[in-house]
Amino acid sequence: MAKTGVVTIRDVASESGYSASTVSIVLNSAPLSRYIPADTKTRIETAAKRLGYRPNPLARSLRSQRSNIVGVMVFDITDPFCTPILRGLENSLYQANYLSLLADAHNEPHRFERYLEMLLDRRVEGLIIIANWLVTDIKLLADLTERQVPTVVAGREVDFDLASTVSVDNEGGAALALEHLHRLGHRDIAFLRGPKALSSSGQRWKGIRNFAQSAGLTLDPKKIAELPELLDPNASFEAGMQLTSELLRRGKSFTALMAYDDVTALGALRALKKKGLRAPEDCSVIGFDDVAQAGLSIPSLTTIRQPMEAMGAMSAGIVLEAIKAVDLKKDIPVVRRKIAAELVSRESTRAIG
Amino acid sequence: MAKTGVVTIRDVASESGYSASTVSIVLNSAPLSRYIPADTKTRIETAAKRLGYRPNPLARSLRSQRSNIVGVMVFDITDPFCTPILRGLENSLYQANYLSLLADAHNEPHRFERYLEMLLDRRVEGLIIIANWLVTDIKLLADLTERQVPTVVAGREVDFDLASTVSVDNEGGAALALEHLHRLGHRDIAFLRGPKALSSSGQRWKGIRNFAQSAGLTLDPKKIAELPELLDPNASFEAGMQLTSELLRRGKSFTALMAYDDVTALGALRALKKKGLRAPEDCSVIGFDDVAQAGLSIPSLTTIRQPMEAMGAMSAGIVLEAIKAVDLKKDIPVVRRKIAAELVSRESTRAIG
DNA sequence: GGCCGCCATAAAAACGGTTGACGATAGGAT
DNA sequence: ATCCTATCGTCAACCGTTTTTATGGCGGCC
Repeated sequence: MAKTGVVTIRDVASESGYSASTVSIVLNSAPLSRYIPADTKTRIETAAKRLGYRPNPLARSLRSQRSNIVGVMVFDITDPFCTPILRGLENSLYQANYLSLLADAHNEPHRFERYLEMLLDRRVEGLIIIANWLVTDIKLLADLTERQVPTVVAGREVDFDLASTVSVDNEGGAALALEHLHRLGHRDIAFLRGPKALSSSGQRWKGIRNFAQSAGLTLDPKKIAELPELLDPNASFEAGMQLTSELLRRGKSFTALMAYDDVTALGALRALKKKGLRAPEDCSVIGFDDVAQAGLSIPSLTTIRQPMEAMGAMSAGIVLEAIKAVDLKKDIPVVRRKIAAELVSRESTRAIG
Repeated sequence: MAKTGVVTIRDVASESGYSASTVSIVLNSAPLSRYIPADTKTRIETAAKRLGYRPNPLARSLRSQRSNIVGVMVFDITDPFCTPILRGLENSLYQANYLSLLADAHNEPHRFERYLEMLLDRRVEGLIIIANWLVTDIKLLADLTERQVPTVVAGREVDFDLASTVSVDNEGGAALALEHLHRLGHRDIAFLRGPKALSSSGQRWKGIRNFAQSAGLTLDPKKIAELPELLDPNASFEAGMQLTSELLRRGKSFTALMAYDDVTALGALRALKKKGLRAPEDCSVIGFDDVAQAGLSIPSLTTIRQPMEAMGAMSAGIVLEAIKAVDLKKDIPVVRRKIAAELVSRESTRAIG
């Protein structure tokens, strides 16, 4: 054992009386270990245990080209949408003995790029991108899958056919929301659309239009406002508040309001309150996402739930599968999972009357 | 350039006509490079650039025993208290060219232990522990600083004199909160104390007692409830709600309520509402932390702000400093920073009357 | 008796860098 | 002349593994 106090494989070798190679073979149950008699194995194993040997992952990675690390790139970690996904991810990776290198891009393309390079340099075996908010084009990913690094984008779809995606069924979810309001008798509905730059925005809107058409509901353009492009997901609270105030000031009447997401909806609730309107008595409000604070607000927010933790777990699963494939020199499987959203009915919506 | 397509230092060496050693020395501006003439340097540098050489951090770490990685251990990433700290951390680490290995202990000691080992195995140069919620004794850390890994615990103090700590001044903050209520004229105040197992609980309580004494305020034990020990920080919403309902049911009268933290306070708000009481008209409510949702609730929550992002940045700074010290073979400096809390006055509190 | 397969282990060659110990040359001081 | 020191580089060892390729001995088969 060297002066550093760290036990190396050679220490185990000399302690057990075998060579380093044999120790390695035994401890890893390598193919060759099939020829090694049982008592040799136990001798080596007890020696290793006695010394408290822990293989150095750096050396191991260097040699075997496997880091047992995946990169996790987040676009904004302060987004409440992120953390449940991270939780789901982490859980699955932990089971599989992977660690995650976390990078927070702060919604800045340049930072994204730089982090991406750093992660690849570190030889991450896979990459998971939680793309909640604005993203420019993720073309940098090309460089990436070229290097045979399996990638999954969680949270939105992306037209880049080398990456897997896990996203919620925005269209269906939005339809669900509108259906809920419609079923409660609402016909005069205001909408706070998401910013155009977000693909989910268009999808949700499509779901709304589809349902409206099938239900014979007409959408009044005067009661439709669109969120500006914001860099900070938490800023949509302010935006939701202002747009709602605006609608109210313009004297538009509506009995329900459907917001792009929960934080926007909370902003709307606040605006209503300021105007002296009660939710849900005077106006029902529905959000989208079901972030943690949706359940804690007053009134608690009816919303469309994205199963974020499950999405995280699924993303991790896909990456781990792909890593296995790479291991076997097979092609990286690319999958696109779309998960159903679910209505969570709370206090902020009620039947008209 | 090998078949793998990855450029190694040897490729740069042959491309530039110098040896790998020289390339390494030049590219790292190692001490020896002071003898290398400028044009050699530029030749090597352009060769490196031409080939797109990127040193393999694994190999580098293995040799130089420096990973450029710090471990970040979180006790529960879904705690809204965590993410701003993470943001602060990440920002500082990014500047310093460090990446973070993220581990989420889920409040489970066993998981904490296992992750700790994994991180140390990976030769993290420093460790930052975000200890928001329950922690058993962190004695495992002993093993750690023994290994010369600088450690800072963010979010609470810990009686382990080898780790630095960054925490908020709980005592002062709590006094600030009570002073705020007192100044508004409140004398009948209910308290939802934190669970005893949390050290911050005791500190905040001490601040309350101190202020009460100096202001001649008597604390009615009948209006003091204590949160149970919960594993899930988000569960304190339920707890806050139930304890408040309980107090109300027991017919206790109070004009203000001070909660252990924001999520508890939100629970209290909900309980008041359910009982038909308005906040702040019938009862003022104050929280602690200033998590993101505090500003979004209705009424928005008056609270004591922990500067979490700054705490994260400070933690990172301390660790980076300590890493420098280790580099110079100096002792790891251990510091204890206590940051002042700040009153954030919003809608949920108002003068009595 | 030569060849082959089966065991049991070890030696050696990677993996991709860093680094301390030199070598060689030239100029300046002694 | 001799010694020292500064300059410019290279060699070879090393970091701690994994993995490929020996090295032998032994039994069986033609």
